[in-house]
Amino acid sequence: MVKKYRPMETSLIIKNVSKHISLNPSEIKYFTSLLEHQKFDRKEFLVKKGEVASHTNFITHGCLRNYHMDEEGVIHITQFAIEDWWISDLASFLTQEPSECFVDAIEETEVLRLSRTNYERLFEKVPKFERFFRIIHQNAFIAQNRRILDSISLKAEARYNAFLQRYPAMNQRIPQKQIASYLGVTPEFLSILRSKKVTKS
Amino acid sequence: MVKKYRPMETSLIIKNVSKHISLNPSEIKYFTSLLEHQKFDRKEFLVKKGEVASHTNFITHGCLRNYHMDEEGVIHITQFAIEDWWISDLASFLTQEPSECFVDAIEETEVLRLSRTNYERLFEKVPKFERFFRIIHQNAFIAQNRRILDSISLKAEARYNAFLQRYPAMNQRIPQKQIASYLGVTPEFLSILRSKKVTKS
DNA sequence: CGAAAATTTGACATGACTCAACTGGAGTGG
DNA sequence: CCACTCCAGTTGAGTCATGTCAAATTTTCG
Repeated sequence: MVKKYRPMETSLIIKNVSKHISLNPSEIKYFTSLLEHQKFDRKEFLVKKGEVASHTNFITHGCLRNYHMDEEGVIHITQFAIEDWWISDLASFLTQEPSECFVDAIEETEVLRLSRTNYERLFEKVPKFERFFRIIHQNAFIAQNRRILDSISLKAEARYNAFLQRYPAMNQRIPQKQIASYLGVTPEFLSILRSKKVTKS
Repeated sequence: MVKKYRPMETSLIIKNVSKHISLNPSEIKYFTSLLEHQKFDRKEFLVKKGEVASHTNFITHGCLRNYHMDEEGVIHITQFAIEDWWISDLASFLTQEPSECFVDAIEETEVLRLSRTNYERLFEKVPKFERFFRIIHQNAFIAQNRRILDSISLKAEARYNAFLQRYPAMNQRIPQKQIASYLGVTPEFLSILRSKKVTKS
């Protein structure tokens, strides 16, 4: 299932980390030594319900989603992520308790994975990474906050517009059915909203 | 506006902190020396939109809410908090950027406040508090996650039931109008849901 | 190319909102 | 303590938003 391919390409992740903290060459070397490069086919799982999320994942290429499945087997997508994003089941990764959800690949995707063990080693050796992940988690928290506000204050059409504005890149690559699931509406209804939009403009 | 009353009662907050980390007497003494005891009347503000959230607040008595106001002046409540909870505008408190929202008192409320400056001092002197606040913020993140899932997967009635089950204490003290705002439905509609419930049981 | 899945469309059903009227309790000033 | 106001809560009629189901069409992937 899990493949390791060509040499690790780390420039994107270093750029990502450098947005928030400064690293010297030896720190960069140590950090990248802790990463594992892996490739996932469409529909392959990174996290499954009932298992502990062992890694946090930085996407170098592709697209992943995080979703829950209800009693009737319906999928509810709580997060999408593309290149230059970190994704995991944060709740499980941080608490090391079994996950309530699934993370799988929407496209063929390559990630750099950092295991929970290496995550802790990293903090010990290069404490400024604590700051880095604090900021990453803070930003995730703030994004969630905004989404909750949207969900209680906006109608479906406005939520869709907000999604398009925030994540223009995703609209191109994610099937509408899945965007509908993320927004909490049926695919049929999202289709109607879209057709309204076309005739308007 | 802001009142300081009788001697500080710290047993509740010490119990709260001790759920996650162990403190010795001198650490307790230092921690409590950083806190400010304050009392707020109903409708008094702890945080206002446009101002930076200077403190994080531990509630020893009473009830607060966090809300946004949209262009039409409608209030959307994103959080309630009662005794033994921490509340602030976390986004503003952590980033020290102006707040997008308001925090005010639903009842007469007493809090122990920790300023951003003292928050940092505390980490320097007693580093295990980093762990404490990491866990507190983690829990807030996980709670938000659940709420997002509810909002995309459940109808209003089920969201209301989930709210009652999770926060039974709040149902007693928070006006229904405000619970409706929190759930993202109109007060009229919540009233209908409640009456359905009564006839059922 | 062919099967499977995504998207669209339409008819109909249900969920949820709006507005207005009414009720009752909580706070206020005399 | 009373009279008054104000606001939360309830109720009902009408409307709009969104869901369900089924069928037709298009796209995607193997």
